[in-house]
Amino acid sequence: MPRLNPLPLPAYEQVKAFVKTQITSGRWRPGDAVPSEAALQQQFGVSRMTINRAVKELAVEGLVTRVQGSGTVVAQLHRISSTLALRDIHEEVLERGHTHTVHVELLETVRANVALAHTFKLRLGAKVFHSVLVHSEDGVAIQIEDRYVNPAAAPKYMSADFNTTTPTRYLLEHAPLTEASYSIEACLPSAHEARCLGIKAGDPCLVMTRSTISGAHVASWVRLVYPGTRYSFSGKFQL
Amino acid sequence: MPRLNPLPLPAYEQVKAFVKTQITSGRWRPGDAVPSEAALQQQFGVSRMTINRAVKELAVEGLVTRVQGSGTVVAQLHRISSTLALRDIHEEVLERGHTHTVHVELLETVRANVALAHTFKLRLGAKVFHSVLVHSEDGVAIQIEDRYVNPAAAPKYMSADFNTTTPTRYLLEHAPLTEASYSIEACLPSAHEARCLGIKAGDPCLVMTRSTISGAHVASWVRLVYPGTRYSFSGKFQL
DNA sequence: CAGTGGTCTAGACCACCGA
DNA sequence: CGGTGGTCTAGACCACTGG
Repeated sequence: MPRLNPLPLPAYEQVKAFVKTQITSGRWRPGDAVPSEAALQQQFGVSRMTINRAVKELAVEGLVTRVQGSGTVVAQLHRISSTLALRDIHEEVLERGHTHTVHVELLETVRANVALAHTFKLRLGAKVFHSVLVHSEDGVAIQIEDRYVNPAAAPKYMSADFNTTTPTRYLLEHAPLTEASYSIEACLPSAHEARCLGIKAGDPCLVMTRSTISGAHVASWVRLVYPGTRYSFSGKFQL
Repeated sequence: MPRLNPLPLPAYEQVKAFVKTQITSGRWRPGDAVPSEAALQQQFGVSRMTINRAVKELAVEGLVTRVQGSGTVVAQLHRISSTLALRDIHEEVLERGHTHTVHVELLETVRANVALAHTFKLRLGAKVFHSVLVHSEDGVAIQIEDRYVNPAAAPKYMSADFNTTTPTRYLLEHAPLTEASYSIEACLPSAHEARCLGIKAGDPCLVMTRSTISGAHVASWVRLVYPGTRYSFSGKFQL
């Protein structure tokens, strides 16, 4: 077979690049049909598996929509999206080239009230671990981490040393994570939170609450409070 | 060849499910080696391409890390992540089963000041379109959309009817979107913003600023203000 | 060097869609 | 029915990693 690919770019990447260019340049508009795999196979002189891989990946990326038996079309709305990752704040700060310090405000075992019992699916009065930490970047407080942990998911949570490992890291390593849900809101800090973060009572805060599931257990529920004036979530969408 | 797959599940999905189970159950821990493709090929009695597809997809999903020449290992941190999509608020509200209404506050053509010229990479004093809309869900204001648009990307923006189509939708349809970056913060509303949203001056707001690129142009810059008490971004991570 | 994953082929059978 | 994509095979060559 003639190998038309002495280039550094794999054949399937060349096919992807071609299709992408047609779309981003506007030559193929949303709703337009993309050539069939057979047609692209002819055009590029590669096997169908290779074409299939290229177009399949574009479908995963959301650029095209494929329907078996019908064909491939350019996706209707370029519903561009980005990933919001569950990250360890320690790594995050280090990546910015800054220093990360922690102050452990509180570490206790409590009995589940109605709300806790409900979120963890435990009985009223069951033991639940509770930790409150303040994270600082270059000495400036940037996050309050108010966390409850299910003892069933991380029995030794209370004996962890949070000066050397963060709760996030500890849990990621000790409770295989399977699912999480989050919500981001804007709130005013409580008097205590304002004091911890060193901000005024009227300064708005970004609050992320997150609940993580590990196998059969609700492993942890956490409320992260960020000073709105010093922190933002940011990211990038890309085709 | 013996076909061991009369099940409805494709072979590669079965392989993925097997590996996933080992990881989520904790039998294979982060850092552990995943069996080589050759080993899995033996175990499942399928071709290497099929094994390769399964493991490759797991790598894309972030469950495992692959290094050519070295092997595959269970990913260090289960860096679970979710997608934050650029969505049309009209669709979003309708999906919740509510009604969406818009009030056009302002629609004008302005001359670029220093800041605008910089974000759009235009010369000082160049024409830029400006629109301010208030979006309501069941009659309650939930978003102020303060948007600037590059005429080069959407020349007819000013003649669009924003009572029948939203700026987001209009731009998605008229300016093939290639890239976007965003940032989410917590802020206090200006007096005018508070009045538009019907909230008090001290009520915190979620503010998303987003800039979108379409081909060679910076197409649009938008500031979305949400009342923090009535709106939150939420989502779900899943393995 | 042997073992790994990265890529590719030239077939094949199937389920599905639209005419 | 013919054309589409979904899946799969049994090979193959390569680049890279580690000892």
